[in-house]
Amino acid sequence: MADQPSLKRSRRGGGAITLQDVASLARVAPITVSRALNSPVQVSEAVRARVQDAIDRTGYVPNRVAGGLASSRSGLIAAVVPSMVFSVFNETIEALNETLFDAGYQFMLGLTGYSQEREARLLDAVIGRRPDGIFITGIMPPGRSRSRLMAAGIPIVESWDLTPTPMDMLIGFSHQDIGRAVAHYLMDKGKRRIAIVTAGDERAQRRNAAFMQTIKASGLAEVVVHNVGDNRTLRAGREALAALISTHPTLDAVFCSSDLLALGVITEARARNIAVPGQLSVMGFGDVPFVADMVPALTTVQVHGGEIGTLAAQHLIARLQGHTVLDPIVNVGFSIVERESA
Amino acid sequence: MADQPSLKRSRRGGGAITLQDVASLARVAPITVSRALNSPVQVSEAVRARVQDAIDRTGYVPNRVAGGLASSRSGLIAAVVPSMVFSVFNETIEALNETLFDAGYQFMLGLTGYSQEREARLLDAVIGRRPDGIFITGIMPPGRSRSRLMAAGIPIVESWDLTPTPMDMLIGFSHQDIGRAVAHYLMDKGKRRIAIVTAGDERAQRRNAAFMQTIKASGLAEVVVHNVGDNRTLRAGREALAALISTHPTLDAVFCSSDLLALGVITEARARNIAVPGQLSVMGFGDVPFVADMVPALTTVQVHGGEIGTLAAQHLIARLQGHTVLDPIVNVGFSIVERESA
DNA sequence: GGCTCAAATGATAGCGCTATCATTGCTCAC
DNA sequence: GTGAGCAATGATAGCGCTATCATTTGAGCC
Repeated sequence: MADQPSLKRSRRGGGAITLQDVASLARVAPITVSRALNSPVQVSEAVRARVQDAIDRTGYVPNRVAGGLASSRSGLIAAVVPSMVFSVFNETIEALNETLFDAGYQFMLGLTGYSQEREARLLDAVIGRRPDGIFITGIMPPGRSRSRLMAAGIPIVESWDLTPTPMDMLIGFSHQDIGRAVAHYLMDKGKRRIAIVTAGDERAQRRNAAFMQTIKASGLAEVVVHNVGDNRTLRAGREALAALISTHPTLDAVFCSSDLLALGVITEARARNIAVPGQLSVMGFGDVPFVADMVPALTTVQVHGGEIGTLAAQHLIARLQGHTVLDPIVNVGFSIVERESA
Repeated sequence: MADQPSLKRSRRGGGAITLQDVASLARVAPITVSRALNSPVQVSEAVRARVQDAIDRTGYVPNRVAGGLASSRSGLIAAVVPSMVFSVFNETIEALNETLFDAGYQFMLGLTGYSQEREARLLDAVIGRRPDGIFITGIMPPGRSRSRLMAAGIPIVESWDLTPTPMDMLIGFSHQDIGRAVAHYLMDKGKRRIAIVTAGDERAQRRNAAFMQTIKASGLAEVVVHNVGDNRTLRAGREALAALISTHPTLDAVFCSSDLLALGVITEARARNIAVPGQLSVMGFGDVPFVADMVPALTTVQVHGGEIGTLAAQHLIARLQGHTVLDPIVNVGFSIVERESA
């Protein structure tokens, strides 16, 4: 059906249909096809129809790589995330993707696996693609990566944290505030012998530090910390409680750095017939979708991941459309969702 | 520090450092810089050092968009996935990403949100980027999308399913076999009044059909089906059991289309003091990491998601390196992991 | 010394698109 | 009726890189 003009093809290229093919079939100049596609208002009804017809007959799909090179707009947005498996970031990524896709952008995913070295390599790979925007989970610490990123002159959104000096834009919340708020919440409930079960990442450490400081300032016993490192699993949560109980049998509350760890703690508590929240209060972090419906329902810190994604996308799009972003730093806050476990 | 040669820049381009800049600083031809970067063995030690020095001084990052256009190798692999939030696909994606990244490929993510219309638009966007390979969760049904994909001539891996007629390569397992195997497993345990709690997707329906047929063939009572549609949440699982129990109080087993639904069923059972597995056996699907450590530990169908990702990446890479892939269709199988819930 | 041959480097010409600057017709006011 | 002004289309020249072919250099050999 597609009776393509049999132009001779050069040695290179895959022999795919190009804009040039469509143009000759529609008997217009290539640039007119380009316009019919990218700014249809500039093209007359009649020509537009002829071009569309040629496109349909050839099955032409514009080559965005070539377009990107010519216009220096790649239409790609890069997202740099530590992990995807049971990650609290997934909602953010989905929201980000949704908003960006509807605006015509495509999504490039980079997984760092919580590793510094990998992150550095990843960033160079990302910059090399000349994305129109970059989304980063967390804040880029000073260093070579940060410098290169800023030198690249690409709009960037950092997220999930707060700092007065972001590279560019920032949508996040304060981990310190969370630590303090949870501490007060637990103390107000009358808890006195409190432990932390935490992963090793830096943001969690900042929540913990604020938490411990607040507890200490109130004259309570020192907070016991159990660090599971990179082992962010339910099993690690169970083992953590087992270890804590053996050394501190009178514990009455545990603050976990993730909902999954909290679930582990609750599971172990149940296995040992420790009543939650009767004997032991457990708090999580993240409010991933399903913890609301477990028994006992998890009391946790909700962090508005979807909102971060949507806002990040909107900021990026605004910037790409040449608007000035008036509020480059947004604090989306958090809330403590009181359910049953604490 | 970076004393760049002040070449005059044309009106276009971002004024970023180009390979040309590096070349003049290193006093070699541009093509030599390209070689120093892409096939260092072809360049003498001395020149390579001079080029490297120029790169360091300028902070040059190669423009992969331009490179991609010139070489018709974009270095991008697209992955098309329905969802990320608590998705059983995440392990596959991570494994895929890991293997590909190490081979120098970057990862482009497309989320379809289980929607046909979105998927079609997404695929055009994907093809337009001329990725070197495409990974698809599931099998592409015949239709416009499938035709365009095949016409694009890009290596493709379909996955998570089996068919004798994939577009190109396929790494998956048989949903029918799973349905049958689970039916036998449950019947062998002496279960007689069995229900299904399922999401609406087509693959789940195929597991269910085989499951029901097997049960029926054994002369047992008809299987009761509760369909939660797109509502793949723990809450939906709870509500499903509640609904099922009210109409079929003597149920003794439930097969769920996902681990999360199974968790919901177990949760509701506990809330109603129904013993699992004493009174009610519950089976999931997916074996997402944490269900092994819950109480009761979930008996479920394990599907080797990581293996699918790794194999898919290897097949793609082999193909891209010009090797012939000898086994374009791989059945990675599945296993029923017997734990406590059934 | 003259020759072969491989290794190292360079010149040239695109990849498929779009930015930019023409050009071509028109309409319309006066 | 003529020049201003605008809408529609086209010609040209790259975007920054690499494929391809060409040239230079020098080692090795008889």
